[in-house]
Amino acid sequence: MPADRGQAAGQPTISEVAAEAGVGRATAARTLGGYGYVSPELRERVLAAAEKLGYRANKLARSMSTGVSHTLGVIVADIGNPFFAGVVRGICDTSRARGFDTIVLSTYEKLEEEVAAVNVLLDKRVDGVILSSAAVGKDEVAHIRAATQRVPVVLVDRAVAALDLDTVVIDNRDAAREAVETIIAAGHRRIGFVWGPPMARPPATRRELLAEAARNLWTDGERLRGYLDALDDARIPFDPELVTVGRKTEEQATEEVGRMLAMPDRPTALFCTETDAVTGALRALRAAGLAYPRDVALVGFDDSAWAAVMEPPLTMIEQPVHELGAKAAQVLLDALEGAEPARETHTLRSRLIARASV
Amino acid sequence: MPADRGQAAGQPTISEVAAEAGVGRATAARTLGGYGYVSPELRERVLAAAEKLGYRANKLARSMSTGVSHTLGVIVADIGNPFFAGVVRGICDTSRARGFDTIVLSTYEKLEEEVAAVNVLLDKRVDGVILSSAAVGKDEVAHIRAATQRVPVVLVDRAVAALDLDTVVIDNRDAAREAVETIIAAGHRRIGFVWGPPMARPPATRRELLAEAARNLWTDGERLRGYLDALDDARIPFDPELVTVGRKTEEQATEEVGRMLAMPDRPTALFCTETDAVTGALRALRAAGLAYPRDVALVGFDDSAWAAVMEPPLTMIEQPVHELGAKAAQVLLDALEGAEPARETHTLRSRLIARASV
DNA sequence: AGCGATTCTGATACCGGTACCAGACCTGAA
DNA sequence: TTCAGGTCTGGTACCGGTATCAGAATCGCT
Repeated sequence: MPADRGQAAGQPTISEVAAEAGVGRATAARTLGGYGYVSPELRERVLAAAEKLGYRANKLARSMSTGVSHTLGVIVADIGNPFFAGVVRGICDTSRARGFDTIVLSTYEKLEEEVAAVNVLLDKRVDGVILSSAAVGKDEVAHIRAATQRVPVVLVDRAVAALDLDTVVIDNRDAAREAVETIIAAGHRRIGFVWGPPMARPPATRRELLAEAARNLWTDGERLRGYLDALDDARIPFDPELVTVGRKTEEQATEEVGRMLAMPDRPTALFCTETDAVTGALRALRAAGLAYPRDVALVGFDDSAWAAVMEPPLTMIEQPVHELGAKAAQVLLDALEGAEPARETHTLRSRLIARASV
Repeated sequence: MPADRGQAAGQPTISEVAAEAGVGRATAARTLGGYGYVSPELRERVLAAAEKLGYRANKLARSMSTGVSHTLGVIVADIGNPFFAGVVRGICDTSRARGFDTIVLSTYEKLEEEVAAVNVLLDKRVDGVILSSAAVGKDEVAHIRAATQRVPVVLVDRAVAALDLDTVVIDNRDAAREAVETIIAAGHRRIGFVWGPPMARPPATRRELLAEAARNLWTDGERLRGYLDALDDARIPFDPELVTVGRKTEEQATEEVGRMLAMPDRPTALFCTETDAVTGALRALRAAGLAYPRDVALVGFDDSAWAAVMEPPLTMIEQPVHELGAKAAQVLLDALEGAEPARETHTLRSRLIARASV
C-alpha cells in the first residue's frame, strides 16, 4: 500500500466528496469546479458533502491539470524601499481584483538574485511576470529573454533598452528636469547631483558620464539626462565635480556631498535622485554645519511623510507608485487575457511637491 | 486527442528527456530528482539529454507528488511598513539559505484579508506559515486554528493570547518602559501617549483603558503597559486625557496631539508607539508652533534614517527587525524538520537610541 | 556450475485535479 | 412507434512528477 504522501492530515479530496455525495468523481468535479452540466439536485448533494467535509480545492493539482495558476510573479529590486512597497501594493490590489494571486520576490539589487527569482517563478508556473530589473547590457538579459518565451513579462519602473517589452515607467527625465529648473529658477547655478551612476572617480567629461550612465540603471540615466537638460536650457556649464561618485549607499552619499561642500566654489543646491541620497545629503549638511535652504537648496526623489515633517519641509518629487503597479498589473493581465501585446512604454507622470527646501 | 493544456510552449518534460536519452522514464526521474540507483553511464546520458533540451523540473508536479512544496507562506500586516519589510527580509534570507522559497502576502491590517491570505497559502500548499496577525479575540482566530491543523504556524511580532503557538516578538513592554523612564529622568511628568488602542472617546479610568487594550493589538497593549509601568515606578498619576483616541492614522495622531497640546496643562513630552505616530506628532507640534526638545520631548518606536537626520535628531527605539524575521523562519524551519514544537515565546531585545529629542 | 545477494532498470500506480466522450435517459416530432 | 436531439452522468485518460516493485543483469562465493 502506498504511503499517504502528498496528503496532509485529513485534506478531503474531490473523490472523497464524490463518495460522500454518492456521485461520480467527474460530477463532483464539475460541481466544485463550476464547469459542465450538472443537475440542480446532484449539485445540491455535492455542495452539501463538500461543506460537510470542509473541502477546499487543491490549487496545485488544478494548476497541473489546466496549466494555469492564476498567479502573477513580481520581482522588485528592494521590497524594503517604500517606493517598491507602494508599487507592489498597486500590483496586488489590481491583480487581486481580477482574481489573481501574486508572489513577490525581492532581489536586493543583485542580478544573481534576480536570475534565481525568475527561475523560482517559472518553476512555480506563474502565469506572468512583472519585473523591475537590475539588468542593463545585452549580456545581462538572458534570463529575462528566457522568461518571455514561457510567459508574458512586463517591466516596471526600469526600462531595459536591450529588450522590447511592455514597460511601465514614470517620466524620470522630465521630473528631474522640472526639479532642477525649479532650483535654477530660485537663482542657483552650482547644483550638485547626488547619486548618479556609480563610477570609480569623477567623470572627466560630460560625454564620459553619459556613457557610464548608459551602462547603468535606466532610471539613473534618465534622471541624469533631465538634470543636464535643465542645465543646458539655462546655459549653465556642466561641472563633473558636482556629481557624486562611488557606490550607491547613504554613507557614500554623505561622503561625496561632504566633498562637494568642502569645495571653494561649493554647490548652492543639491538634487538627490533617491531617498537615501536625501538623507545622506542631510547628514553631510549637518556635518558641514550648513542648513537648508539657507546655505543650500535641496530637492529629492520619492516623497514621504518624513519629508513633509522635516523643519523646514522638503521639496520632493512624488511618484505615482500605486498607479505604476496597477498599470503594470493591468497590462500584464490584459496580455494574459489574450490582448495582443503592444510592447509599448507607458509613462506615468510624477509630481513636484514644492515645500520649503529651495 | 487531448489539447496540449498544461504545457507551455516547449517545456520539456521528464518523459521527453528520457526518450532523448533512450532510457526509461523512471531512470530519468531518478537521475534528475537525485534519488535511487542509477549507473554513472546512464546518469551521464540523462544529464546530457536534459542539458540539451533545457529541462527544468516542474515544481508544481513535484509538490503534487511529494506533498512538500519547500515554500513558506508569510503574512504581514503591511509590507509597506519598513518594520515589516525588514522582518520579511529576515525571513527570506534564512529560509532561502535553507532551501525554501517564500510567498509574502500583506493584509493591510484587515482581518478579512488575513483570512483570505491564509486560504491562498493553504491552497498553494505551503509547508508552513509565518504570521503577524491582526486577530485578537477568541472569535477572530478560527482561520489561524484551521491553518495549524494543516501546517506549522509561527506568530511574529504580535502574540495572540487565544492561541498557544510558537511566537517571536520583541520586548515591547520593557522597551516602552525604558523609553518613558528616559523621558521621566529628564524631568518630565506630563507625558502623552500617542497611538494607544483605538477608542471612541478618552478612557474614563485606567482600568477601562487596559480593558480596551486587551481587546486590541497585542503590541499596542504591551507598549501601553510599559508606559504605565514607568509612570507607576515614578509615582506619576495616570491622566486619561494624555492618551490619544480614535483610528490609528497619521492624521488622527496629528489631531489628537493637537488636542493635548491645546490643554492648559499640556504634556511636556510625547511617547509615540509607531512611526506614523511620530510624524503625526511632529505635524501637530509644528501646527502649534512648538519645537522639540525645547517645548516638548519626543521618543518614538521604529528607528529610521530619517529620524537620524531630523534637526535635532530623534531619540528612537530600534527594533531588531531582521533578527525577528530570521528567528521566526528558523523556528518554523526547525519544526518542519521534525523538531518538536516547543510552543514557546521568543522575546528579542530592542534598543533605545538616545539622540537629541528628549 | 549453482545460487543467493546486490545492483540497476523500467512498468506502473499513484498525487488531485480537469477534459473528453460514450452512453443513459428523457424529450418531442415524424 | 421510432428516432433525432438535448440533457446529464460517470468512466477514464490526461498533466508531470515520485515511489514501489518485479525482475534482469551482474557479481561473489561455495
